[in-house]
Amino acid sequence: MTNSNFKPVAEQLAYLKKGIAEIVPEADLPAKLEKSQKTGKPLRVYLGVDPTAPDIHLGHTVVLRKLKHFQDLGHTAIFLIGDFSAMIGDPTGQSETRPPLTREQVDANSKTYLAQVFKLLDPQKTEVRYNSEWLDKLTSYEVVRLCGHYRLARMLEREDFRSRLAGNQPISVHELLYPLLTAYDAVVLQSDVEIGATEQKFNLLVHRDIQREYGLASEVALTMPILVGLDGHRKMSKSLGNYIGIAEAPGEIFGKIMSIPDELMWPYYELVTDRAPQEIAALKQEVAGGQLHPMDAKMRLAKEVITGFHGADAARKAAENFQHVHRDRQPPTEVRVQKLRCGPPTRLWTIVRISDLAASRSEAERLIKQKAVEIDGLVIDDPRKEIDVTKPTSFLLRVGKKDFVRFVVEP
RNA sequence: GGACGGGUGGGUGAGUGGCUAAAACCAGCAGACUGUAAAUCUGCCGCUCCUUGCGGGCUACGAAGGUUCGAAUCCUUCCCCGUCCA
Repeated sequence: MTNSNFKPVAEQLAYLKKGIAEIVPEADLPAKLEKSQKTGKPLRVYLGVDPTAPDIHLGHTVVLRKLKHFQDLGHTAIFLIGDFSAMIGDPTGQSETRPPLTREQVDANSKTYLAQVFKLLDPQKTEVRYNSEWLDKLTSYEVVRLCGHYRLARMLEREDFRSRLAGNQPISVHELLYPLLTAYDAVVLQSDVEIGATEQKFNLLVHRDIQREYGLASEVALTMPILVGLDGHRKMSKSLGNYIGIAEAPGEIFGKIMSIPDELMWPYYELVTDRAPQEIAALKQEVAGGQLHPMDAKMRLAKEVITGFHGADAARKAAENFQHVHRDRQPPTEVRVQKLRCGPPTRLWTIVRISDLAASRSEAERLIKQKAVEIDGLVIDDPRKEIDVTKPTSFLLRVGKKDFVRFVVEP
């Protein structure tokens, strides 16, 4: 990478600043860019992710996108898998100690992460690291020394610890080690910039301090806003169930995006699409002025998100299907098909249960009574209604607004 | 190690012998209304069986035993959490 490959610093900054929450310290980023510009050396930029769940969701892509922006500009993107730190568990935002993950869980999750991450990042240009590479090898002596570089009072300043302490909630000692051990990552990687969500700010600041203690230049901490989940209030997370997994089917993603509150569109446009800030402002203007229906604006958003992960074709299909089902109130063109053996007539609740659209028979019965179940377009509210499966036939089951299964009865 | 307080359904949190599958709130699900948006309103919200009835059975208030016709509620032991003292 030579000098000439880098764009002017001002241009780089403008590109990097989209959607950002905070840069600490503000002046260091231009300074580091300046330096890299002069020396021709790309910045080392990293994002650390703990593989705590098997899927990456849209919330994760916010920081991932920022890493990609650096990669786009020719800097070195490091994707750090916290396979060691995941076993400790990040105390950030936790109101209680979490049970640690096992090695097996972490390994399995790490594997699925990479495939998903490379839907965004360029695999050729990404440096993938695992922090077990060095953390596994630290001796007790080195860990003790590391701990010696930080003060308890500062550690306890952080919100999550403070509130747990105040609320008489347990805090395990190993949780205090999390920011220190991940700081060691920053030391090993010799990073110039680290990206994290705003809730990671405390950790990132510790990383800076520890790098300095180890005689390195402190990295720039660059934080991104938290993506709000589908409910419109709380952060997107798997455990809250308000997330969009990037490996989900296009139709699912489309439906989920359409269900977010309108106001949420704008942060989504900003944080999970490639649209330039001016374009987003223009869209917003159009919606406010009534030239563009909010629903149409949201459909565009859905299409753009899906295009990024599944391609334009899939996005178009998902949009068509959505309109078909929801605007025209028609069953989708592609419905899951479930085979059924011929037998004596079966009660409706059984059918609903085996369709797996209800978690238990009780739930199936409830749904039926609440008029949420149709067969071939007819609402049936008697759970005991006999369904004739004595001869080969086929019928379409609908549960709730959006779930369909076509049953095919075979001899 | 000692003294004291606490562990209830996905969450918060009432309940201190039967009326309690367990208040209330939140979350969740369904219906209505819509733009499958949000907000709002209504209903549901352990599992299961059928003869669908304010029906039967099973499981559930940290764990295991015990007292009692009957326990989330009383007793014993154990486990876990916190506070104060050392």
